[in-house]
Amino acid sequence: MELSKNFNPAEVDSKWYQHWVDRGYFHSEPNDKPAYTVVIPPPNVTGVLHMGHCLNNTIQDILVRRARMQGMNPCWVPGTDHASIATEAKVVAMLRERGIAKSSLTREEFLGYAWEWKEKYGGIILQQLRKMGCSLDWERTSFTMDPAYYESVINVFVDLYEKGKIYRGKRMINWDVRAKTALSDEEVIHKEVNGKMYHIRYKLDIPGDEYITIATVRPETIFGDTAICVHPKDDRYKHLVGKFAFVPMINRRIPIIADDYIDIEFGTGALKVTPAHDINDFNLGQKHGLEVIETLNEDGTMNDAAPMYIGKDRIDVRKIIATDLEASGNLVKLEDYVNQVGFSERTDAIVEPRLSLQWWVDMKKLAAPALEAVMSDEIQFHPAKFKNVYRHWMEGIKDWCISRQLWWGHRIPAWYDEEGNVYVAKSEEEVRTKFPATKGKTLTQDADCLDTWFSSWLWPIEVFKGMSNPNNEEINYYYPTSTLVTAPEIIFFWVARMIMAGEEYMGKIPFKDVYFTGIVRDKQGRKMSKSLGNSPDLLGLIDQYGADAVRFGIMIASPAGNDLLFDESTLEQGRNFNSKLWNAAKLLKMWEPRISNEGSVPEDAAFAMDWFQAKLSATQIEVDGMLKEFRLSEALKTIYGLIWDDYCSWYLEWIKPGFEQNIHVDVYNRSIDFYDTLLQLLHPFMPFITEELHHALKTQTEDLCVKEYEPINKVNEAVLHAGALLKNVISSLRDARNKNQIKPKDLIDLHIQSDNNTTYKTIQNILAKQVNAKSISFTSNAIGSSIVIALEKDKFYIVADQAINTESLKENLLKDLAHQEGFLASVDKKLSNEKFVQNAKPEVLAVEQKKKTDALARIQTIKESLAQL
RNA sequence: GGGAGCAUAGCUCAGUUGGUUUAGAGCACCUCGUUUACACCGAGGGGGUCCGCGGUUCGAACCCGUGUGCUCCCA
Repeated sequence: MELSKNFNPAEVDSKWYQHWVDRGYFHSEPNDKPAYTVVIPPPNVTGVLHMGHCLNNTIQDILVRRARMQGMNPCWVPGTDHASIATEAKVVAMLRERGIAKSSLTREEFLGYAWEWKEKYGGIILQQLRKMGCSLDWERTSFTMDPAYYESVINVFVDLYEKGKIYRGKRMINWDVRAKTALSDEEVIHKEVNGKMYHIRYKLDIPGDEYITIATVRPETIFGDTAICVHPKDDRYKHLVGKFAFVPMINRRIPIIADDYIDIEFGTGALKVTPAHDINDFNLGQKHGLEVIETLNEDGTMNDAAPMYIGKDRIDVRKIIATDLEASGNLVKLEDYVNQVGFSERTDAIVEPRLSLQWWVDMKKLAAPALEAVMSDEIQFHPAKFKNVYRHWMEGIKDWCISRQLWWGHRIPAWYDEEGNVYVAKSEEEVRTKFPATKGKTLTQDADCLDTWFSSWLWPIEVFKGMSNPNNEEINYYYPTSTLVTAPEIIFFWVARMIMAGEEYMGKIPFKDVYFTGIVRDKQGRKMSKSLGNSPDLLGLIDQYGADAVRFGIMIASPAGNDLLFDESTLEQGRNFNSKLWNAAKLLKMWEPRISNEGSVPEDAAFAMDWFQAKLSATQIEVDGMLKEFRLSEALKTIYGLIWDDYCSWYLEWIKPGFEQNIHVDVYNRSIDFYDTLLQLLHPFMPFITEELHHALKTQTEDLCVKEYEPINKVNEAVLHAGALLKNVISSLRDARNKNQIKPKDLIDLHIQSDNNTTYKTIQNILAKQVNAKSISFTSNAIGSSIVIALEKDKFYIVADQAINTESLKENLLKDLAHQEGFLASVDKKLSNEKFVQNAKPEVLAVEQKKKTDALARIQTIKESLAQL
């Protein structure tokens, strides 16, 4: 197979992806091999691929491909999440554009549009994952609202309700006024906002013209005030406790109460209490038996509690009310104030605390085994620092609000009769069988849907039908899954809850390892987001650089457990690496017509092969260890160096035949095999180019994608060391040539003075070629008018036509000497320290002594060289 | 306000239980070089008070304390 001048990813990528899929390499069925199961964190069905997905899925693909090549049976399950609130928002927006209001539709009509939208636009992201080379088992594509999945979610609700772990209760919730739904605490994002602190005076219900002043950032909530609260020890207000005051503008009479919850220092020390619109006020109200007055409508406009502002948005009212209060003389002071405001993760609306009847999951009991699983390392977090974060949350866990006022999702299986009694069962029919009392009554189903995460927490189980068809062959084989790869942002939303569901329904953890990826940020460290517009177009990048280069770029920049600062230059590096790989293969193929089987393998080529074999094995062991610890970025860096430096820069140059010379057949074949092994090692990271080159090297019996790794050879340490020495000698001699202005083309005569001529004799051809020497000879005496290089105990003399730059030589030697003497001094200091000699471990002591001997030998060599100048 | 983490070369990071050369890599940078794999390249090079201060130790980038700066999570 002839290799084109350059690598063309566009053609190669799609060709191989199709081939792999056609051959069914990505499809898994239970068999007698060990399973390696990964479930994809299901992207939103509305989603498009962004950098976060790219990182996350590249990591999963690396793990899965490697498992495949290790002879396991990997199963990577794709799918999407119905993402109730995000999807419903998109469908509502789409309908609005078409002039249709959601309120004008029945639930069924709306869901019709939603499914239509899902079929048309949903799952684009899954197509995009193919472009990245992800080896997903497409036959298993799942969706959190597939019929069986849907039913399982409903069954879980019923089951938890019957176990008393789900209840209905009126609580303070986070209200999204735009989506008109409750949000869980985790869906609220707190941001600092510049606002105003309003100091408002309330007239006291005592004789005379006296007032009490409170401070608030939300003046529009005064209409919901049902008390003013002060600290019992606050001398300013002590005398007012038990008296009453009037809410400005509406003149409602409210009590003044005392509670040590109040911070005397904050504001005026007097707090307006609005139980309907603040969680702390609500608790205070409960304690003191205060009335609860709601002032907001569902959409965030004021209700009739605020007669003069009915129908106006609370944010607008906040501005108007200042003027009105000022006019009535009740606004005492206005100051700038920075406070934390909650925003809806989905709609970015300012979240309003609101009292409402919702469904809750009692988390205490569910959390206990899930916490234990992680703390005992039955489930391992990578990096482990997330254990702390997890523990902190799990120990202070609060109940989970799972009802959402949406239509797109799993509808809550609860029915109400006309008296408001609630019946929970999977269908109305079942309700009627289970509860005979409902006979003849009209039942209405709860209008709300379940939180999206109430379905995704079953993901690792239900993608294998572990809920809908318990104990089936697949769930028994694939569960628990092996590794979960996800973003730390959803450790509570998703990871923790999957562990709970796993413990509750399977009696087993859902996965053994959790790898938390970093967050992809831009070069300035900002999180990538649509609003900042700093998110690059991933598909565009793949078109420009090729999928392998993108995978390389994002992985090389992604240290284990850290955020990564995305910079396109790493993609360039990836593209350059593609070229390097391509060109190395071209070089090998160029030798093909000049293969010769005459004679035996030259001694120096034999050395080069032995050395590379040793280097290869040593690196394979190293990479193996790194991957076991999920240090993917380092593993890739190591492979990159092995290919670029050791194979291309050193090995290929060492075995390269001279101009129009032949190459021995054994050397050629061995070099091809080495390269093939390198491609195999790299394949999980860069699947496309490696598969292409694997087939370009020679006729292959199998695809690289499914080629299992051979056992790693034992490392020949002696050869490894000899190779390192050779590299060191070559670099030093080249440096000396450079510094003495000997041009690359100029030939030199090299004299070696060493106790170890045998080693140098084996490699002298390589040495001659690499330092451009026309002769190499061995000597036991110094050579006059030459350039001297001292290396360990050996000396090298370069004889060339050029005038020798004695000064620079001397300078180098003196510099080296100073360094060695400084080093020796530090070693001597240790060795002459009695306490060190007494306390240090014997092997440490031995090392120090060897350091001393070596340093002394080197100093002597340098001094001799200096003397000869 | 509570909690967690980080600070090593211009940048991004390694540095395993304190001793393996008075700290390593990749990228960037500088010099030289177009010799038929590759200028998306080759050869070589320079560059660090391991954030400051104090302590423990024979010995500290690593352990402890403290200060400073940054990041994240929770309220």
